[in-house]
Amino acid sequence: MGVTIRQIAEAAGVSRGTVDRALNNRGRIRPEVAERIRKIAKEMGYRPNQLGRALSMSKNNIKIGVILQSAETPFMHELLKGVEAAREEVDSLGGTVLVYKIPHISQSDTISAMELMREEGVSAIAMVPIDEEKVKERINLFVEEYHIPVITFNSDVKDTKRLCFVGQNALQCGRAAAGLMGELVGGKGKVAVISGYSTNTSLSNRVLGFQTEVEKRYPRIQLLGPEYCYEENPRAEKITEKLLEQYPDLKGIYLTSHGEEGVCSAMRKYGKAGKIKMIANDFMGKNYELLREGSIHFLIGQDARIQGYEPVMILFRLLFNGEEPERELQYTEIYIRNEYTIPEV
Amino acid sequence: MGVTIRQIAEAAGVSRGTVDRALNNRGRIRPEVAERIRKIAKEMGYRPNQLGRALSMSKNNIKIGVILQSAETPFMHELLKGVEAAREEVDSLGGTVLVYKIPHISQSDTISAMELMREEGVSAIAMVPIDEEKVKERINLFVEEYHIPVITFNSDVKDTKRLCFVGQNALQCGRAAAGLMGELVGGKGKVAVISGYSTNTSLSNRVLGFQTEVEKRYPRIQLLGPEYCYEENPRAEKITEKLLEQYPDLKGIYLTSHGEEGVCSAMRKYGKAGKIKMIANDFMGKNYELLREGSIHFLIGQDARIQGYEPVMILFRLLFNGEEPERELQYTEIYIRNEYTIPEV
DNA sequence: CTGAAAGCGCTTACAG
DNA sequence: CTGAAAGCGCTTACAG
Repeated sequence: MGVTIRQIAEAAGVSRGTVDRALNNRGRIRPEVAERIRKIAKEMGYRPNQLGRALSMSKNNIKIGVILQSAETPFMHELLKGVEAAREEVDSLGGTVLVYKIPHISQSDTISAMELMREEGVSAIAMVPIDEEKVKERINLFVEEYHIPVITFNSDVKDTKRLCFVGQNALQCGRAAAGLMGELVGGKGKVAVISGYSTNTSLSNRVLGFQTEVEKRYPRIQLLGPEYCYEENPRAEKITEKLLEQYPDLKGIYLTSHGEEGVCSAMRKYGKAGKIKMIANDFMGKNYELLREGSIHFLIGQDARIQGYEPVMILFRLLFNGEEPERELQYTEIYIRNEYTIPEV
Repeated sequence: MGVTIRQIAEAAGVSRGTVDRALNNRGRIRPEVAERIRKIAKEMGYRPNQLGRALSMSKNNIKIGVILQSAETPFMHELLKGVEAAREEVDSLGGTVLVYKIPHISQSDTISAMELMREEGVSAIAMVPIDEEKVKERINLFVEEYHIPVITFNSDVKDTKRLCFVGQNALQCGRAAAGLMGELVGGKGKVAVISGYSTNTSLSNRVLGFQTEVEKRYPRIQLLGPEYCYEENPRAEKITEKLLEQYPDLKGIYLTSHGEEGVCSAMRKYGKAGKIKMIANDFMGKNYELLREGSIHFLIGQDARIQGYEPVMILFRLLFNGEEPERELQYTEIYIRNEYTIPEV
């Protein structure tokens, strides 16, 4: 139990309101008095009680908006749990979180979601953006004209006024895969890259990070691809079959995105499952299962929950305490898992 | 802004105190009334506001004690940051956290720390225990006689009445290392194990997990050791030199504990650094540096902060909300890191 | 068994 | 510029 505003008021011989004005620089107070009160507060080691503060400010009702893209995917589903956790916390501190889920990826839906949020009176927005000019402009409009701070998460848009980004460093993720693959195949042989979409920046960056690092560190590895499977298993299967036909001595496969079942069933068909070293991404779908049975050797992944939780809490801390985020790019942990580090539950 | 107790009181035509008694099963209320109020609350979607609750209960001042062993080590230093984070959070919710740091490992100091905590009136204790009969007895005494719940963290003591354990599954940690080593050396060749102390359960379990898994999964790997370096670099260096002399074809080294500098300088002396595959534990000391320069291939580690943070928060949730911990053994994430996944800062 | 009132620590109109 | 008072949502003696 610390020092309270009342104790300071008594010590200074003023009212509690006056102490409040002094300590929170609200003006309407004689500077000398303010100074004296601040000094006393400091001497007494005053630290404001967040509970009292939050409770009394809960009338103001801080409102935070969250906009998700591709809300139907397993990853976003997991991420949403993080958003929900943050929502409960914000809720219990007297705030509100509004979530808008866009099922697929749509520029117009994104913009109308932003407008909806504004009409609802949110004081800040955390969103998965789209890399389109109109969306970028709208973000800048919100930040500069409406003074509604915007945080991007999961994927980022460059050259906007967004406050910060929370998500994976995709380039580094590809590099980590390169380091693993290098060791797995003993630094030489043919290694194929299979990706999801050529248009997705995160995925292209994983590919790029992988390729450049392999070339740099393991010059005796021969890179094949990237081929694109559009995260569809049948396509991934066909691509893999073709690779296995064409390169019977294939040593490794790096899959940047989903399609793991297709790849593995092709490898199984050719008796190569477990023999060809395979690295895949994310802890969704059949990935853990395939890791357990030995078809996948390593999984690289991100903490989806944190990606949902942090952006909301960063905004809340900003609005509630005026705490600015520590850095502009908040890269989340890159997890490496083998079959022995699969979490329970 | 959710439904408040006042709104329920109005809807039910009773006082707020009565609603409180109904919703929190405090007795002194006619069962039918209680039932009716609970029903109304449910219909209205009532969720208690933690702020109001916490503020009004902050008179009671929940007090949690934390006892650390070997508080001078880098790991404990990091863990302490997690404790401090929890302390701030508990503090801002009206509670208090008392920390007692035991510099080395001492049975008598542990027991007197526990007694001190009790005199200070803590309502629960989170502690790094020692696996000694007297300490175990004292834990049981606290739980059963004094009704002070005890959580162990970082290391556990079996067969006590402690509420739960938060820390690493050391056996699994050794297995994860085995899986990595198997891939690194291509499933065959001589691999040495160097450990810290034969008397430390965590370390012995890492060794055991490593050995049994290697034997099972990679029968063509020939295991050497374990040798014990007492976490001292000179000893680790001598052990490694001897190994390199005796087994010029050594393929890998698994170091369960500190001594990394000694091992690496011996390897360097023999021109083997980076050639012999090395796996080490924990993200302390020179480990990241050696990972970057390529002498260490993988690091396996635990999140020290979480190990400090969680036990305190589990106790707080228990005392404040009556939330029981979800499970008895709360194993923390086993992190695998290569040079590409070293966190910034 | 139930209600009215005070209080937790802070903020915020409203007077003066 | 300053103070007195009400209020945030909950809990808790104290009466009855």
